[in-house]
Amino acid sequence: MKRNSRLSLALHTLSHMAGDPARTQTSADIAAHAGTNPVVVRRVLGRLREAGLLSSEKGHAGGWRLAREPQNITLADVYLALDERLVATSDEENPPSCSVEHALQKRVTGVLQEVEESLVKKLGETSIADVCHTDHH
Amino acid sequence: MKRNSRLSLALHTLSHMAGDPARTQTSADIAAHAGTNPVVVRRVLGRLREAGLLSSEKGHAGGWRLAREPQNITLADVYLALDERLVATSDEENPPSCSVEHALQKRVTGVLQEVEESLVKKLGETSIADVCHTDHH
DNA sequence: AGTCTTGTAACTGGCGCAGTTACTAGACTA
DNA sequence: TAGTCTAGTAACTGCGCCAGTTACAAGACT
Repeated sequence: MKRNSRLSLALHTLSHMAGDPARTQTSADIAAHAGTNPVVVRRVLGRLREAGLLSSEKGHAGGWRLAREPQNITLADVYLALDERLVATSDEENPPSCSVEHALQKRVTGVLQEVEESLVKKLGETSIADVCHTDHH
Repeated sequence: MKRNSRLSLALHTLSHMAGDPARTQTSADIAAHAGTNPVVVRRVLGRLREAGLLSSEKGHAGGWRLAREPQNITLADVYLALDERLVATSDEENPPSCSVEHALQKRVTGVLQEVEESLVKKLGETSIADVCHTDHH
């Protein structure tokens, strides 16, 4: 895996779990499916748990389970849970040489933020259930 | 600068040049404006030149200039020129353990590609001229 | 010839992140 | 109680991407 690996892993795992929501899956199982490491899985899925998309339990017969119904988990939920912010810039420095430059800077970041919002909106239109059931169309 | 620095630099520079399209700017000038290095500027702007958005000339009084009118350069042109591909994944490996997993994998990447296309479409709706003139609205 | 510019190659350093190891903390089982 | 199975987490490694930098070649004007 290379680019957007966290988002890809999260989507893959959630879609997989949506196929059999009752069953709890261990991070080892998930890692084997995704071709990666249990610790990596727990790191990524931990974010999703914090966002209320998944629940996890320790101990014997523990593991991971969906905390909501698949149709109530949108791609936007996942995206925001992972704190990706693909488009928006994070500057926080740049002493603007002149006020004209400063205004331009603000306009550019403003446009990028609009694009980011548009992206999130688009992601909100698709649920995990949609991803899971797109096969027979 | 940190995230999306290339896109941010490109947009900033193009918008700046759109304000005075007749004037040629050296990479040193642009770098000073953007608070970065001339070589970095030439690297990023070189991509835009390959895409036909800018032209450059060597030698005395050389430099960079817009190759099109600002209203004919969209954010999508810039995005694609930089070969960003923010959303889409680049796998190219992953022996799919079973065919079900393979189908799921294809569905996830398919959805992400749709999102990517949607992003490009959205970017195509805004031109550099739009970015440049958003101040007095 | 001298100067100014782009174009590029090569190297460095930092940052992010997957991968790994090793451990702790719960939760169940026998 | 002891054993085991799990998540949770800290710490470290290694790789890849990229801005920054230095250095130099190539072209264009004076």
